[in-house]
Parts: sequence; C-alpha cells; structure tokens
Amino acid sequence: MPEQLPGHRPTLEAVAERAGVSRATASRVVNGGDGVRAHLVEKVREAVLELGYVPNPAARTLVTRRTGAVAVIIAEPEIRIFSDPFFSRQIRGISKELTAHDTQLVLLLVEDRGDYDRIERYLAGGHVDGALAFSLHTDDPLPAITRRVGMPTVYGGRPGWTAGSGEHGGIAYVDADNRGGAREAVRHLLDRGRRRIAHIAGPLDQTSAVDRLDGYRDVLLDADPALIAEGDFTATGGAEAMAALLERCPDLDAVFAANDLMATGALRVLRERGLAVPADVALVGFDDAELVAETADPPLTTVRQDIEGMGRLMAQLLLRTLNREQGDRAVPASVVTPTALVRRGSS
Amino acid sequence: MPEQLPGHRPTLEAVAERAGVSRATASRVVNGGDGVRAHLVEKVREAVLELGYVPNPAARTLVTRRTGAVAVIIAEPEIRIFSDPFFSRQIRGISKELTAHDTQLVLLLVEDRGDYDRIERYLAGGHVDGALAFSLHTDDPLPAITRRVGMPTVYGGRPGWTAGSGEHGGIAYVDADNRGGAREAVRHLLDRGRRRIAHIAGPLDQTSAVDRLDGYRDVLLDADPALIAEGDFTATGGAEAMAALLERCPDLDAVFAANDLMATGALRVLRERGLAVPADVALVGFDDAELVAETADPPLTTVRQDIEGMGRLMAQLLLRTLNREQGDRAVPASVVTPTALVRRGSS
DNA sequence: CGGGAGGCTGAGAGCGCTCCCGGCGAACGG
DNA sequence: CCGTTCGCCGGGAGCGCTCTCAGCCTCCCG
Repeated sequence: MPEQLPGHRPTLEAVAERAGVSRATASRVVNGGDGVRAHLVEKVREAVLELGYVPNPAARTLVTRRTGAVAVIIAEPEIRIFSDPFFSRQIRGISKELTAHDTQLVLLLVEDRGDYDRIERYLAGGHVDGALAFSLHTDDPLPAITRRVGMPTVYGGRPGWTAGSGEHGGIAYVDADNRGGAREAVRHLLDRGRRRIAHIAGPLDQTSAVDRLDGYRDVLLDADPALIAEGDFTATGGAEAMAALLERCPDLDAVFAANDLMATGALRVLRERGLAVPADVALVGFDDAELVAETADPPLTTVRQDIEGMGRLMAQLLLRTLNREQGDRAVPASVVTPTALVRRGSS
Repeated sequence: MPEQLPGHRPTLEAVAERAGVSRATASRVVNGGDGVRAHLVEKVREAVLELGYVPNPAARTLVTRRTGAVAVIIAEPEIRIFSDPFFSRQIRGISKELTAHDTQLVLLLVEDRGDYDRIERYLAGGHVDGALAFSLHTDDPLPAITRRVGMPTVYGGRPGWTAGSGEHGGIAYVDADNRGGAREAVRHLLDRGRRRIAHIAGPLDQTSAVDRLDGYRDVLLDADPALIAEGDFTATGGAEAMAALLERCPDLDAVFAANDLMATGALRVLRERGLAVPADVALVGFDDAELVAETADPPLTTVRQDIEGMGRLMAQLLLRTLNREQGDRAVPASVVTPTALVRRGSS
C-alpha cells in the first residue's frame, strides 16, 4: 500500500478525477461496480490503488445510516468476565463472524450500575447498528434500554424474566441446552452406579445455573435438598460448596458441578479429605473449559457446549436482523444449541 | 429519557428551532456552552431534554476528524488471549480509562496472518484515532502497519526489535519491570538458602519472557544452563518444563517460573513426584494472577505487577498523544512500572 | 456624548459520501 | 428510417454537524 500522502487523505473526488469519471461512478465502483462498464471499473480501480484511497466511514455512515459496527456489552461486574474462558471463546466466535461480514466489534464493559446511563447514551447515539449482550441477571436494566432506544439486540444465554415472549415481542437469545446437558450428566452418574449424587449449583440468579439445577432435578425427582449447594461459578466457590456438602452428606458418592471451575475446586477439597476420584466420589463438570477440564487431575468428565459456535450464532442472528428491510419488525427466533457429554477420568 | 420519536431522530436544527436560537449556538451549548449567555444555554438544554436529542457521531466525526474511538489490537493467535487473566485485567484498565474520557474501545482480534491486511485497511480508514496493541513477537508486522498509516499507537509490553529508539522515532510502550522483578524473586530464593535454583522461562520470542530470564541470570551469573527450561506460559507447558528439569537436575531445590500458570503446572508435577513444596523445592511465580496464585496449594509466592494500572497507563499515554496539537510529533515516553514480591506459602 | 473594544450570535460553507433523477447514446422493433 | 426502450453516466442535493467570520449590541473610556 502506498505511503500516506502528505496533507490529507485522498477523497472519492480525487479518485474520480484521476480516473476521468464522475464521483457517482467512482462511488459505484468502490461499492461493487454494478452497472458500470468494465473499462471504467478498471480505470477507477487503478486510481484507487494509485492514490491509496480508503473510503471515509463517517461520511458513509452519515448518509447510509449504517455504522458497520456492533456493540458487545458485558455487564458482569465480577472478575470472571474474561478469566472465565467461557466469555473469551464466545467473544472469539462473535469476532470471527463479525469480521467475516466486515463489521466491527465495539466492546462495552459495565463496571457499575451508573454505567448504564453511559450505555444508553451510547446506544441511542447511533454509534452501532446492533448489540450483543450476555448472561443477564434477573433485574438487569439492559433489555429496557435496548427496547427504549430501539436497538436490535441478541442475548447470550436465556434472559431471566422471559420464559416465552414478553409483552412487546420476544427477546432473541442463543443458549446451550443446559437442562438437557445436566440431565445427561446425572444419568451418566446413575449409569455408573452412583446413588447419592450431589449438585454444586451456580449462582441462581443466572438462568444457566437454574437450568442445570432443573436438569439435575428432572432426573433425580426425589433428590435430597441437602445434596444441593450453591456456588458462584468460581473454583473457590466450588471448594466451599464441596466442603459444605461433605459436612452435610458424608455418604455422597458423586457430584455434578454446574461448571468446570467449580469442579476443580471440588476436586481439591475431595483430595484434601482423602477421597479418591472417581473411586470414592465421581465428579462431572460442565463447559469442557479448555486448560481446565482436560488438564485437571484426573481429567474431568464434563458436558461440552460449542461456545465459540454460540458466539457465531449470536452474531449471525443479529446480522440477519440488521440486513432485513426496515419495515420488517419480526424478532429473530432464538436458538438452543445441543450439548454433549465428554467422558474422562473423573467418573 | 424520552421514547424514540416516530420517524427520524431529532437533529441539532430541531433543537435550535425549539430553543429559538441558531444551529451554531445550539452546537456551542451541546459542546460545553462557553461564550453563550446563561438564559440561552438554559433554553437549549431544555430543548435537548424535551426532544431527547443525541448528537450524531458520524456527522461530528466528518467535520472534526476525530472519532472518539481507539482500537485495541490483540494479535495473540493462541487461546491464551483471554483465558490468561493478564489480558483481561489489562483490558479492564484500558476500558476504565477510555470510558472516563468518553472514548470507545474497538476490539480487533487477529486470528491469522492474513488478518493484518484487514487491520491495515481498518486503521487506514480512519475508524479510530489511535491504537493499543499487545505483546508483540519479534517478527510482528504491526509496527510497520501503524507507522505506514500514521496511527498513534502505544504497546503493552516492550516490543521485541527495538531496544532503544527505532530509525524513525521510538515506539511508546508500557511494561512492568520484568527484569527487576525476576531479580527480586531469585534473590528471595537465595535468601531462603536455596542454591540450585531452576528457571522455567516463557516463550523467548516475547520480551517479557526474555527480560525475566535476564533478571534470573543477573543474580545467578554462573547459572547452570541445565537449570533453565523454556515453557509457553501455560500450565501444561509449565508441567512439561518441570518434568524436563527434574530429569536433568534431580537435585534442584527451587524453581522460579516466569508466570503463575506455569508455576501451577510445575506444582502439579512436583506433587506427582512426591516432592514437597516448599520443603523440598521452593517455588516462585510471576504475575500474581487472580484465582491462580492465591488459590494454589500451597499459595504461590509470586511477583505482583499492577496489570490493570498498566492498562490505564497505556490508555493515558495514547490519549495524551491524541490531545496534543497536530504539529507536535513527539512520541510519548515509555513507562516501566514497578513490581513487588508477594510472599506466600510456596517458598 | 462619541468612538472603540469586546462579547455574543447567526449565516453559511463545507466535511466526504450516497443516491435520486435526468439525459444521452445505443439498440431494437416497426 | 424514426420512435421507444433500456443501460449507463453525471449533476446535484443533502446527510448532521462544526467552525469561521462578519455583524450587532453593549459597555466603557475619553
């Protein structure tokens, strides 16, 4: 590519002049070249290359009312956000899909509740065409905001308050089959002959945690409530929950943890107490988190979900909505992706 | 905030009309209100509120030639990117600082080498005012790109090829005092009476790994080369390196790992071999990674760096550069932040 | 009381692009 | 050979904003 010319960047006007055509024709070529005779297309392309022309996105946005950018809103006040590989992989999937469609990713991190004003102003300002948001908690103000400013939004993870469609059209989301995956995990433990199967749940203000707990209960209809402890999706939380469970039910012979991080915490506590995994206690996690599940000792049996694929799906859903005609108000259907049990040494 | 009005968003023109002033005056008020009489300011502010006016960023950018956005380029093809808490915390710091200055964060993930063309086009397109980039490898094409398109850039971590100032002005970066921190770690092990101190280095195409190795050598001038093994900053890599070290030097009595993730891998191998930490082998890590160093068993002695602060610093440096007058070509000075040894149970 | 200075305001140009629409030439049918 | 259609191109308006500059009005000083 040519060096930046001194002074200002070349404009479409300059390209047109050099190619000996009008600005309109130059614009047509830059945007695909339909309806322009071949030799003119060629001339304009040359001029673009020679001048090192790059379209000015602001000018383009001003008239098309499209920014070619999408906001990714992460409203997780905790450190988890990135350190949980879950988010990183989902973002990676999103990024790939957006990139493939020449769309930019604007990252909006929410630190505290006051930030929501900023988010609202930002979305209302028309900086982006749509938004992707994650794992809402039950009282999250985000849906109200996106609705108010009319911003097309796709959520990652089923939102808390809407089982079906809300009052004003449903909300689009992409989620894994948490409940089904949990069922499979527990059934697997039953198949292994386990009878006192405990569950370390995630924070129950998140639907993924609730769904996994529900899946556990689906299979263990008469489960002893003492066999259920709530964690917070971190290793430390998992360890604490495990300790509490052992206190209450020393006879347990299996644990289904709602994610792999908590499973590793549980693993540590079990080892400390001299309990062998899986001989004394079988353990199953959830997520198949890289650098965690496989490298655990013993490697974790876990429920895999295609996290990166879910990210891609979120982006696809959003982009499809954005590319619909203006009048078309239909909300895209939500998608639930399948899970799969991965058997390793811990069960 | 008022609901989105039917049809189009209100423009500055509409605000001006409603307030009974000219568009110019309305603009002045929206941008701070200097030099406008108080009662007019009041009137315009009211009109803004009543109409729910939000400035159109594209129009503004078109004339000011400022986008109010900064690119964060992450060119780490590995999974590490986010799962290494290092990046997440740095991004968090960056995000905080940018938010405080009303600047947006555009995330650019580089998946493979072909992506660099896309990055170059993006930067050349003037979508952003500046860029922040991370941990360059020695042959990274990024510096050439940012220079070519004249994009102000601050790097996280000292770039590989430029010890001092390059041919055309130096490159601004923010880095921790890796070498000094490493020296302190090794001295600490010496103070504990250790004499056969091994080092698990990071990938030596990254300057942070090189600097930490150099710090190790600064203190152990006559270190046995067999005591040094190269890892890759992951737990698995650390485990492999540890195994290799034990193979070569069964008599080692201490290990300084170039990061905490590798230290945990080493820890696992040591335990497997029946070696007690710190009784048989003392262990020191680097980073003070959350959810890793403190929760390890035993908790890791490690070298803490203020990662989030480094992120903030990167953003500050960049913003300062951007707010300089156009003519001022000076590159901001790079910053090296201090480290501190945190003593825990592993040494 | 006149003149100059200085503070506010408004008119208007213009940022770089897209897209509507009118015109023009070629092609084709009668 | 003329009228009509159709494909292609250029002129020009306009997206919403900022900013310069000229003009006005007030105030102060001589």
